[in-house]
Amino acid sequence: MTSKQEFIEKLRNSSLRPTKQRINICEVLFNRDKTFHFTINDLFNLIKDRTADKVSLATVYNTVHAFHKKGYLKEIPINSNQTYFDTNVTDHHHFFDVKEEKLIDLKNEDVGPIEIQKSIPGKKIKSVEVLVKLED
Amino acid sequence: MTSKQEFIEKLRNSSLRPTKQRINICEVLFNRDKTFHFTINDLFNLIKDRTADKVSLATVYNTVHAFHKKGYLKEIPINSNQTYFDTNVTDHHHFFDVKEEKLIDLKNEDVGPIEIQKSIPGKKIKSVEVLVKLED
DNA sequence: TTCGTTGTTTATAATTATTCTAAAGAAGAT
DNA sequence: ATCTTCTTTAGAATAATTATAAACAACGAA
Ligand SMILES: [Mn+2]
Ligand SMILES: [Mn+2]
Ligand SMILES: [Zn+2]
Ligand SMILES: [Zn+2]
Repeated sequence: MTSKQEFIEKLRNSSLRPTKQRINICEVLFNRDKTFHFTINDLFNLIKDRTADKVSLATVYNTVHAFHKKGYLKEIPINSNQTYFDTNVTDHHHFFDVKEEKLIDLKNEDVGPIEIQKSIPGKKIKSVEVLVKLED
Repeated sequence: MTSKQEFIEKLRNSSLRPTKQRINICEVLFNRDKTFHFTINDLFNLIKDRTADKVSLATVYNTVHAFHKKGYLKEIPINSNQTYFDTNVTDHHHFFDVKEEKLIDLKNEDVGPIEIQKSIPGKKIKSVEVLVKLED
């Protein structure tokens, strides 16, 4: 449980002004035990439910991108028409439940180390991530 | 090198009528040595260059989806605004050159076997694919 | 071959996610 | 309080994709 005050500090430390919209979004995103996977629309709806204060869709886009740029959110490439975001910003692996369209984090030890045996001249590896698709 | 006649048969066997548009697209997609990674727009432009016959964008979309449904093309989830397709329809791993926005196939032996240690009740694994992002 | 059926192509409109714009509003500094 | 800069917002714009419906082409049966 992170307090409003801590979010304000976090925002200030990131040179992002602590507006009530941003604090609201922080509370939805970061006051959680588990990793949260979401689309912009998911988030927009959660915020609408949460409080009477309405936050515009444009602000949700702006804020998510600001947080992404600061490294507080990760973008996840999934076959879909919508972009997914993830509050777990470390390099990590996923289950993707194809039917439910839901992401589930895998711990590194659930997958084990992966050694890439091939290299491309002039390029280096930035990340290695596994996507495990699940069906019924 | 596959002949026009063979594409016609392939289409017939798939209950797709061998129209000149579809044959044209087959020739662009499948007359290749190596795996081909492309977006709809890439393909549309290649076809424009190739012959005087113009194929409409709608037909390119229709045909790619028809081929995808028949299992002749694979969709690749990459962070981007455009969907990528792949003529290599097996489960396989990729390099993604982030700067060039280009996909490169990895052979299974370039990565090695991956054992997933976690399971979700009622779900089984459909595929396991690795995405290795490359930077300069 | 002609005809009727069904599948296909195409131009165009519609949809959807996302980004842009520009004006009004809020935060921070002085 | 005032000024500056950043932020929010409604609404317009963009871009990828999908839907529509009319013209057209492939096919099989007569
Ligand atoms: Mn995750
Ligand atoms: Mn590939
Ligand atoms: Zn972003
Ligand atoms: Zn498809």
